[in-house]
Amino acid sequence: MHNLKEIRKDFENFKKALKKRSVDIDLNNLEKLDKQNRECILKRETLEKEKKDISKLKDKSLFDRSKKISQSIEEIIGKQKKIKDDLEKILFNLPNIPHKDVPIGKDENDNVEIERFGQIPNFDFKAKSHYELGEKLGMLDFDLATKTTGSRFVFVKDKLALLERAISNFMLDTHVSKNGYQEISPPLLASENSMFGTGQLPKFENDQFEVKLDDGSNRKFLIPTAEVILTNIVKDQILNEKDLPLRFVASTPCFRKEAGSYGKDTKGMIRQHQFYKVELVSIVDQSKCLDELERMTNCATDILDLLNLPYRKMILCSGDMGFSSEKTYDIEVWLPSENKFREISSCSSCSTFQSVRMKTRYKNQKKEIIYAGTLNGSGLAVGRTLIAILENYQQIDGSITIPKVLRPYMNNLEKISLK
RNA sequence: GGAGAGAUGGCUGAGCGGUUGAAAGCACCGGUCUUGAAAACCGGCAAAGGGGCAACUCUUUCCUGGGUUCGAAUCCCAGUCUCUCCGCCA
Repeated sequence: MHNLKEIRKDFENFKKALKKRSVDIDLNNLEKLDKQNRECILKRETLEKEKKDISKLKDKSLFDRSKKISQSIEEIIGKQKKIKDDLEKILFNLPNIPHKDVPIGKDENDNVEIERFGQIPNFDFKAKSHYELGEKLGMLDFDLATKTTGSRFVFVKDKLALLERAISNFMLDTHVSKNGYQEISPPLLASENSMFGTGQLPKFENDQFEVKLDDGSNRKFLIPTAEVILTNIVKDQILNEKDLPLRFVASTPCFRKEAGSYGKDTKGMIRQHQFYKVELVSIVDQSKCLDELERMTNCATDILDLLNLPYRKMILCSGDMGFSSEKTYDIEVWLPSENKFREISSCSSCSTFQSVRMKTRYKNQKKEIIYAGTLNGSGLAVGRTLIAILENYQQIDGSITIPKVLRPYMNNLEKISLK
């Protein structure tokens, strides 16, 4: 969310910057409502002052006047409430402004490749897809998931379940011991307010799974990513500068409706309603956001290097970035069956966009209270890492070699083959 | 599911109709003292929002939303959340 105080200073520039994000919102109205809102505040405060003075004097002859003032105040409050609602409706739905490094563009086609890493495997046979491989092994079962649950879910069984667990543990261990993240095992439900804090609400309610609890209690949602719950750890807090940066990692299931992606990636486990993801979150000094983004992205690619999977690093264009992001790197892993790179991690700096929503601040050395910077990134998506390993490590007979770094997590198993 | 208790500043915790934005303690910051540190002593220390070039000033905020009153942290109603005990269950 944008800080109105800052926007006000240079409204024209703000409008220009926001244009980069192909959004179509009447910003002139925002300016107008802000002005009206402040006029209301001014009027109200003048009356409140008078009322307060009367109350202090305890002079009975003035009590009537005080009563009248109360009425006027009420009127103004009513008027202001409407103005404020309209104002917030606009403000809450404005995405973050792209950083100046971000290439201008409309959609994913305008994303820019930065660099490629690793060796693309050269099979002397036709590479199979992960779902062919998994189903043949009898360890990925989509039909069973359809039976028990519905579409876009999967059963992972036997050695692949072990592999999935190994991937998750390996990533967690690496981020904790090597990269300095604190491990968290968080709740998988988030309150409406937390969902607002990271920007999933109000605009993207359709993508979220809401959970019905007892009537009357506040709304709760299954987390679409651990980012929501990890970032909101610092909600409503004034931190000490010396405590920064804070770095959290969690491996959690994520739940997404995938509304609007009908017919997209329907086969296999690329796009599921539920998937495991290891998530990294950093809370930093606002001036250090971009440095931290590089660091975080390196933490993510580090995993791919260790797994020896080929990938490329992309910078997303202004039109393809997430709502809260000022700058995003996508890491795409090579999938032989599709003969292309697919997203396996997304690392974003959200500047102060989320902390304004969450009211996360810290005191700097000048004792000023300023908004913190927040970042999040996948390190990595576990399901998609499983896919990438299946496809890149497949053998001609349909067996899968286990990457060396994962073997200690799998009783030194070297290969998964048909039972 | 049944029975209670509570929600106040970064934290602990007083206040229970009228300069209370809020005692006290801790933490924190500055100073004196000290070779340095600690201790002791002195002083400072909430946030949000509005106005002003600025010094500064005003308003709001004691869980949330209503109500009573000239005036509410304090009284009334509704809700949310937290804690304790019993029962049940992983």
